[in-house]
Amino acid sequence: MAAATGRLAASHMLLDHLEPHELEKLMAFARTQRHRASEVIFRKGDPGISMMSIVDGRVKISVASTDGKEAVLAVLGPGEVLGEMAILEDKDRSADAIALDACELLVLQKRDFIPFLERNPTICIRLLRILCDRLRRTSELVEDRTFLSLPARLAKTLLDLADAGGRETADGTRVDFNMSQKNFGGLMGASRESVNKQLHAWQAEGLLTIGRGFVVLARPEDLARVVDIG
Amino acid sequence: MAAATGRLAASHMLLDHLEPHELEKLMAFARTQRHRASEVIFRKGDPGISMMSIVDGRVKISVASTDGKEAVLAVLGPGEVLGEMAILEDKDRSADAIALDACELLVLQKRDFIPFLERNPTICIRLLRILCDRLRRTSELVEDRTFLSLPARLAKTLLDLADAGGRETADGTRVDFNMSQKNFGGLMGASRESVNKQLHAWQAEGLLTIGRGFVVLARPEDLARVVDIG
DNA sequence: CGGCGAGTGTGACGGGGCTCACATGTCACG
DNA sequence: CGTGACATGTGAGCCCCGTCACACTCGCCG
Repeated sequence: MAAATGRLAASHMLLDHLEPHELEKLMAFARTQRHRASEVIFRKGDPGISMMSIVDGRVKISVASTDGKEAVLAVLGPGEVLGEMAILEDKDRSADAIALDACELLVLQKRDFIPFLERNPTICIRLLRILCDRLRRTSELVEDRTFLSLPARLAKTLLDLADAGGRETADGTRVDFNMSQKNFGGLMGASRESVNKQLHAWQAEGLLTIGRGFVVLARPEDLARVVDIG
Repeated sequence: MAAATGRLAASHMLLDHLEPHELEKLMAFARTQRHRASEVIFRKGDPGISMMSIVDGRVKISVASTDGKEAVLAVLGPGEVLGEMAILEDKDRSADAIALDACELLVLQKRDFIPFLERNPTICIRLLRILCDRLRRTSELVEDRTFLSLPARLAKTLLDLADAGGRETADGTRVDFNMSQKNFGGLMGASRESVNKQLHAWQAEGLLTIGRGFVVLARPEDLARVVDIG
């Protein structure tokens, strides 16, 4: 839900522009792992013996309630890390991680990575920045859930996605979310029905056009105004 | 809203059991700063040139909306840090920090602390753990706001406070929150009126007794059951 | 002591958004 | 091409909880 510009600008927050010898040492024990869209990377409660850095694709971090609802805690992209909490705090995984797209991950085993961290302050500080960024965005989630109405949250989510991966077309900015409206609603803590109705209301006003797994924003400025109102 | 046991157990997460020479180097440029209850430590938008570690007291991290509401992002205690985001990411303060009690803080200037971090992986890793802990609790806030009803959130907040600082009395566990019901409601994203009514409903059932700035929990187990129901 | 401001107690009311119900559309696969 | 599974579209109903309104209590200060 946070503006994505910052994320893209600093695209490989952990690895970009590393000294060659640092990168080499890290790569000596790093393993690459691929996942297909909607594959489970790990589940809440699994033992946490590794962390991953995203090379390509997006990963959804979420938790499920007993009665089948889900709360999405973050959607992470290239350069971000996941699974770091379990290995830094010696705990089990505290949430589910699911690939949203086809993903390529760099996997770092705890027994290798922690000693490596102790000798590489540069990486350590990068990790700190990445966590700060995550914390900032998670805090913004709390803020949005507290202050913003459903339409405002929906508008904000759409604008964020447009920012992160929107493509300009003749009719406006095309935003692909590549998931069902149900899961999409989960991103902003809303029911499928409410999301659907609000999208159609906006479509009736000519603000956007609805497609399967995507929308086309005709007048993003007007959507931005919805966010401000609350 | 997270269980406080972990926090207390690791009470000075940044400083405990440091090698004497590391502690000494840190203290060489650290400054102590005191605040009275409800004093402003910093405000959203201020330039961020320092971070603090809490020695004593509690600090509330929150943001205000344009129309006078507030969202509480965290309540931090001894051993935890604040203001780290601004100095690690070179940005302005992203939220308000207000002393809940009389506080003693260890202030670390950015220009001293960042170079220090680069030469002290131990501290760096501790900071990582502290941030992980914060992230975990902020994520739990999102989860709770998504899944739990107001009564469940209220019960959970009370139980967390009891865990962190409850004192056993003849009538049960006394929980002091030392703030108005309005601010207390802010902790769980609820209105003063709703909090007040729910507390009185529980008082009628004999679950607890209401006082000014505190409650006495007669049967914490039953309150725990409320959380589970949702 | 009186009065004022902040905090608290409590009812009435309304609305945003969830749940339920069902129709319709879409696609994969035999 | 039929059929079943799943996604989408849409209305009805309802309930939680926020807002508003007002009375009451407490403590402080002139």
